[in-house]
Amino acid sequence: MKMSKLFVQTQREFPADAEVISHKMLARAGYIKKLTSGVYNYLPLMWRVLKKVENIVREEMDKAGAQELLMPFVQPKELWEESGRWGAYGGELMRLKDRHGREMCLGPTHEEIITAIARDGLKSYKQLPVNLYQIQSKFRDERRPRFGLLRGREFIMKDAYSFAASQEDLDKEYKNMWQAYTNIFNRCGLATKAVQSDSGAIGGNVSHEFMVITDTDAGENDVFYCEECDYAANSNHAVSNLPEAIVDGSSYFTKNEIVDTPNCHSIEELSEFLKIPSSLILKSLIYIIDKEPVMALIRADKQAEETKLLNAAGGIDIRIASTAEIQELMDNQGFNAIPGFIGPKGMKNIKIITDNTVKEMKNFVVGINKNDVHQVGANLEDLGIDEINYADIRLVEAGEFCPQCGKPLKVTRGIEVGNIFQLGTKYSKPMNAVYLDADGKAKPYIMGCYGIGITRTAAAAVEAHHDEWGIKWPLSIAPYHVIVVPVSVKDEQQMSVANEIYEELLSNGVEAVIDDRDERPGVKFKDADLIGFPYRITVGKTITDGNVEFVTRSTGEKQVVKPDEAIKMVIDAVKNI
RNA sequence: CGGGAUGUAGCGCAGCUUGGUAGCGCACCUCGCUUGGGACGAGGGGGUCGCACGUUCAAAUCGUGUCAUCCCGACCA
Repeated sequence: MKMSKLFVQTQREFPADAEVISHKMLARAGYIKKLTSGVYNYLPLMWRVLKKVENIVREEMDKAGAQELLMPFVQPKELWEESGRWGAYGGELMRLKDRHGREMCLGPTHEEIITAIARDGLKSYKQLPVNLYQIQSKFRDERRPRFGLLRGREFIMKDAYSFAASQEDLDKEYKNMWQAYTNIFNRCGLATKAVQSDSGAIGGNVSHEFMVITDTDAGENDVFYCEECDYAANSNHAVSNLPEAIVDGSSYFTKNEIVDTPNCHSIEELSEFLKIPSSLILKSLIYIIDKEPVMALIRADKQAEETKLLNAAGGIDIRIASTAEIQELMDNQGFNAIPGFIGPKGMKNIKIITDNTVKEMKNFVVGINKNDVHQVGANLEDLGIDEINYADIRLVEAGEFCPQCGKPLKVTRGIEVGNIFQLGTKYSKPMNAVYLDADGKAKPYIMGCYGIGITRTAAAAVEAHHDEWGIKWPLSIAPYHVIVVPVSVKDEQQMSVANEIYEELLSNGVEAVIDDRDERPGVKFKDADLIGFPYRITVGKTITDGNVEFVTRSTGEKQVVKPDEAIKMVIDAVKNI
């Protein structure tokens, strides 16, 4: 490709609306162009990158025995009603009507469709197990798209679905996909960590997320991991043991009584006023789960983890209650108390979820739905809760102890580029997707699903590989392998050597660009660095001695070599991708 | 969905307070000059000032509404 003809427009400045580095770089280097919020044009350079990621995914999936197909982007409401998700999926599902008023949606994922395909085509246990996948655009109407390709509304995803006749076969396929994913991300030049995670709206039991570990804002997930053993989990799933699990306030409070705590609206104010550690306070939080108020009780020095709480409550939608909603709840319960003084005592007809750590709290401090007082030296049994529902709803913190080996946990941030789920019969059962087993009985498939964000993987690669001058693509997913730069296109010797090198590279299957623009060398070098060609061969003044310059983008290393050597280095590198 | 901000050429921005023929830098076109890290000179093309309504002799500028975009929060693959 001649640089003069390549469809790309690099910018001198970063776009004003980009926040994270991958978005800034890809926009400035001319890879992407935003069409509307969370929706991007993939320009020719970007498309080459995406196709390379796709091909790596495709090769590894095929090697792992999966079969590719392609399902429609537009899906009918009926199938989503069969699975029960038309009502459950929420605003992220982009719904639309056709001219006849039939309701449809844009596919955010394809469990319903693939399950419908399977039940028509997989009638016998002899056909199982099977793994089917596609690579396709998805649409999820995010409330707040951000971070460019890392969290778009429309994005490209590889989604695979496995069907098995036994849990053993599902386990086998799960491990098989785990290995395929490890291979895929390695080949894309990304170091990933597989972490345990919550299975969220897609549902199921066992799941892992593949995280690219990053210390930037682009990493939206907190990952807790252990350096001593293999434990690693998303914050929405992590568990830990506390260093000081048992807390007892008996040294502060000689009896169980109600004391004045004027204007102590916050945990800090209360612990300061009573001169006690905040771990001796029982915190009562009000959440709205599926439109109903739910009270969460937790040790006040710890935070509630909303996903865990949601799962413990068995709901599908959670948010913290507003001050007005808390007010309304208090009114309904016949209390007059503002946040800070709320507690479980005397609450009627409300679900109360109590964190496990509260079991170990003795003689603590708690609000009693009365302003400017708290009960001290209290114990849970004093509070008259009808039924105590214990669950782990606590957000793990770094330094707490690993549940597997007891060593302190570390925390880091991660970009989720892939996930694997064991779905079980979550979709096959409601959709009556069954096969005939050897015993002649109809049984639902035991399913798994496995996703990889293609666009997110590409963006994560930029997050992981860049410097102040631009992108440093791994050779395996770079849009082109090398750029040949004649310093002056008017210098006949430089031009002819550059052309020879370029032609020789092309004829050896190397994806090369020649910068034939009549620009000053600074412009060409800046563009080459920004776009991120893994290798650059500069044909300039050293050509009079028969030499060219060979530059490796990832390391910045510059070597003065003969043209043949430069060509060989590139060909060898490309062979080893 | 709550809070905050911004919409002026492909990109980055000024002009708005105090209404009076729409500007700058980059990019783009032509000519000259230059050629190892985003040169320089001269000339040129490109904008319904997000949209609508209103106030006014006159609106990028003032008012109302609306749409879009971004940030913080909430939410979530």
